[in-house]
Amino acid sequence: MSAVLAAALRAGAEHAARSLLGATLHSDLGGVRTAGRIVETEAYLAEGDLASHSAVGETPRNRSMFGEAGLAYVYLIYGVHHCVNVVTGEAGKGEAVLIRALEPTRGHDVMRARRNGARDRLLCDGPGKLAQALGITRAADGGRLLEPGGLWLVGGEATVEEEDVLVGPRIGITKSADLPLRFRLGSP
DNA sequence: GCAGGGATTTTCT
DNA sequence: GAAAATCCCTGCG
Repeated sequence: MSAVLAAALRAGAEHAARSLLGATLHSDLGGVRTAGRIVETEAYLAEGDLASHSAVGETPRNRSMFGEAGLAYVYLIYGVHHCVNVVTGEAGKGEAVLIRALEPTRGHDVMRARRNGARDRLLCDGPGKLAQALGITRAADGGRLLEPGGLWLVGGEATVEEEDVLVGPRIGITKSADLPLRFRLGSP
């Protein structure tokens, strides 16, 4: 199962961003299982992409992004929220896919408690929200996502039809904001 | 349902 | 010193 996903991640951020749609992100962080289906991603490239954290070179914060495909890159945004990325491409390149939104599949009650009683629909519909719902912090940075552990991925074998994937510009950035590198599953 | 402002850490000019 | 891959609360329709 992971072999297919591992190959998709190595193929590059854009391809990986599509492949991750429909896959499931599991978390045992905090001793409780929570999980969600990935419904929105964004690709951050190594070249020609000024919005990518790797564009400024390797720093202590983004070092995980320069690791091998399948590692987690977790960082703090606006001093308040955490964002989760999946490292892609060749090691040392600096590519990653941001997980933007999940559809909760397991541990709803735990997620609700962590998310201050939010409704199911609002539990994981943003990068910072899903990190909070799954209990993800910088402690998960640099972890392996392709083998069961604190945080890992399941699925990712082309479970999604091409025509159900909507492509558009990325959200919340100012640099390279016109690149069509955001992918999400069509809403019903 | 939609708009506006505050919170708070890391990084770089 | 300010910007940043964001979210929550408030006030108003």
